[in-house]
Amino acid sequence: MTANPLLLFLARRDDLSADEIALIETLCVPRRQFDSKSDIVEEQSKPSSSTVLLSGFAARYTILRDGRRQISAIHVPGDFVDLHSLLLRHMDHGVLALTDCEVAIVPHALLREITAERPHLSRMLWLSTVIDAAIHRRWIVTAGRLSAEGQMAHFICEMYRRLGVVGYVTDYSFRLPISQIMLSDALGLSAVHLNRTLMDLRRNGLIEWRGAEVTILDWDRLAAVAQFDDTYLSLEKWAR
Amino acid sequence: MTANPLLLFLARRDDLSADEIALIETLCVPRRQFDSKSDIVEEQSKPSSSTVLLSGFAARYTILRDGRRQISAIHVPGDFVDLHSLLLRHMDHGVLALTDCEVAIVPHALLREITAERPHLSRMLWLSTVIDAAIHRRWIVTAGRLSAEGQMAHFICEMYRRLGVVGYVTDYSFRLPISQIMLSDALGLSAVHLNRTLMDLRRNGLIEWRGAEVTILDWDRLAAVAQFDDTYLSLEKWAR
DNA sequence: CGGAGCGTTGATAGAAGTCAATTGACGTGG
DNA sequence: CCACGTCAATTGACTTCTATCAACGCTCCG
Repeated sequence: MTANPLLLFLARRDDLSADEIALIETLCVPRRQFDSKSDIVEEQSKPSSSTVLLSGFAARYTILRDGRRQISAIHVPGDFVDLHSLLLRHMDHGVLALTDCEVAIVPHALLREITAERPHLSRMLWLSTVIDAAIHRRWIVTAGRLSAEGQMAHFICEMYRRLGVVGYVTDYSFRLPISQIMLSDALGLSAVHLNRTLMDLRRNGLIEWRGAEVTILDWDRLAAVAQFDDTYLSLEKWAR
Repeated sequence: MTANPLLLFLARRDDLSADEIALIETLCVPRRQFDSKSDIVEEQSKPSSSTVLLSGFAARYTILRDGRRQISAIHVPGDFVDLHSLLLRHMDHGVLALTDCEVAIVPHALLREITAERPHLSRMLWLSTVIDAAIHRRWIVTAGRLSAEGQMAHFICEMYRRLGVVGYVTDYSFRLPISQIMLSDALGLSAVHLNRTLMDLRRNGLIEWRGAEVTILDWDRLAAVAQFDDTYLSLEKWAR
């Protein structure tokens, strides 16, 4: 069995005790599969458990009354996708499987116990929601102030870093099985314009993207277009 | 002295014990004033305390390398503005006073003690960061999929609700001392376009906005333009 | 074989940005 | 007391970016 990606996500940010590691492994035992395009969590539901994404890609989305859709987060293996439902209960958005996914189901009762008995581990879980929020802020910045090209470049840089943490990157290549329609909903662009933007990035020799396989050909220029700075991902390890 | 707005913010979401109330009051004793337009927290700094906004308005902002600015959050009294720095340390954005502000300074050491000894209060603090994140997500949705008019309307609806929680709303009126330049940086629009959008909302009889005084003239139509739904603010009270 | 879904391209419309200038309120210094 | 500078709000003219509508090719799969 490969390493638990949630462990990789957390251990990248702080050391975990043997106890904590064992407990997280236990949390991740009850598992469930979701098919591509199925709902992992439904909008308006009140889940009594949270889900850890172990393999595959997922997205949080909101459907507006006029039918438009906006994706507010893309999740990769190791993400504690809807941990916040422990505290919010009422889901203000849905979670969609972008590919076939394997997730762990962690009952809220169990998470509550952790908050009562394991301060450090609780902070690490809190951390994961706080990193989510930092990513959200970054998306607000890129959506508000970057061109479509900048936004697209930023998204690729972010995925490169986040997937790197959980071991899904080789050199400058990684799988990103997300359709252009989903991407356009994530970046708040039309599908047509997103496609043209992507073509530009390719024509300019910044990336290659064939099927689901992305290769960053020129990191420096891509990061420059994106004005990318990974501080917000909080990738350093220290006692949290 | 008026009620502590942080207490109002939290007590709206769950009952607090007398102990917890007393502790929060204690946290809010060390105070500091900031002048309008001064930095409450600097970008790239590593604070060893977090700040609660007790009066005034503040904004989290990012300056891009090309000089553009994007505001990723507006804070009102009762907001635990940079609580996340407890876990992230490295600030990926700055916090700016939009008006004269009074804040409480809460040392991280003290917050850590709370996470070790007071599970329920810890969850309430965690909650405040998680509501922040929900607001971020909503901003992503409005920025991505609403027109300038929809975005502006949504922002006003949100402020109405959030200010209502801490007692800053009378009927459909409230003070919103935020310049159009700041507003445009928050919504990711140009100042000129924001002004025109605002004029439209006024012309259509949805709002009145004179000086810093905002009045919602037609909540139903405003909320319809904004496609507003306050679920994301998690305003119900239950045992968290 | 024939959809269905996705990616791609062209043409056109519409939304928002940029540049420039004006107004009014306010504070300060001569 | 008035001239002047500053800052926020406002408006006009023009440009640029992005959305929309439409069509077509490709691949996969029943």
